[in-house]
Amino acid sequence: MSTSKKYEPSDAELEILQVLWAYQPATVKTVHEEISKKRAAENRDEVGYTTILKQMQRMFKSDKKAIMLSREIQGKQHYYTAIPEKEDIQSTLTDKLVDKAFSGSAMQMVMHALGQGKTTPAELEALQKWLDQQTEE
Amino acid sequence: MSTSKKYEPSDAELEILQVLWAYQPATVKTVHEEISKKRAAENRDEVGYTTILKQMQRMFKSDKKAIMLSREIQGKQHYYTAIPEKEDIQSTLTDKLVDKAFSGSAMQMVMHALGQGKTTPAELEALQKWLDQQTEE
DNA sequence: CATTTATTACGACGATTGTCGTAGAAAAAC
DNA sequence: GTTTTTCTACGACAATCGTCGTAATAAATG
Repeated sequence: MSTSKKYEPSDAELEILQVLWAYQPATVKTVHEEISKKRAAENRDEVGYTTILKQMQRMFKSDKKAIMLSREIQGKQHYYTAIPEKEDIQSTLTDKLVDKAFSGSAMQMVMHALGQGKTTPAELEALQKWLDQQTEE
Repeated sequence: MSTSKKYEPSDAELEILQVLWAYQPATVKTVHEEISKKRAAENRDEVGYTTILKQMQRMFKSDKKAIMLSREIQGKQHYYTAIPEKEDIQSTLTDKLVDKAFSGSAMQMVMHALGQGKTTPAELEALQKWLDQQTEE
């Protein structure tokens, strides 16, 4: 089972990873632009270029925690790549939530997630399909 | 829909709320004991009495954030009660995770949670029941 | 080569978190 | 009514987080 160290990205870090997973080797500029767009769309505060830069530098050369980014220099530019896989982070975070807020019961959490009423019929169907498959075995 | 302010308890705060939800009006002593037990069981570090005390005081008389506890004095003892409902916090946290880590798709998150393989047949059945109910309407 | 422009490096700061230690006060036991 | 025991109050501290401003440096332009 996965030799993975424990990556527990903070909100801002996750925001960066998110962009990276989509645009993989990417420069700070790209990441900054994408995050700016996203924030504008969500009516959140702008964020400075150096803020993202600094954060990415910390993620690259972490003073203490697990290193989350690798980079490759090309001329003056640095191209960053996320080290942890998206799926791993998703699992880690999900597990943590289940653990801390639902006393370890994934089902309870699932109910909550679904119960928010934001699930579309298509999604319900997908879930049904998954369930069928599960019980078949 | 809920006039609720945004409670986003940190890990330690959530740990305290958890105990409170189970033992409701409870003293620091009780909370400390329960958390100690839990931590011991999980092989995590011990935590001092005053650590819990301080944290609870901060949650009661928050310098800045939303107040999470109310209390009632009885002699020298203080009995604390959690203000936010367990379900509300669970929803808030779940929503946040879906949003930040799964681009808003609750289904994807559900798949991850279930995919961890830790779901029992009984739970699957419960889910099926829920699903049936959902599609019936 | 001198100047402008793009991009990275670094240091700093206020807020929050998790953690205690020590001081004080109230209640209980002598 | 002292002394001891139990609790609460308060201040402190190191680490992490989110955020920038300013400085340095490399590349491109003229």
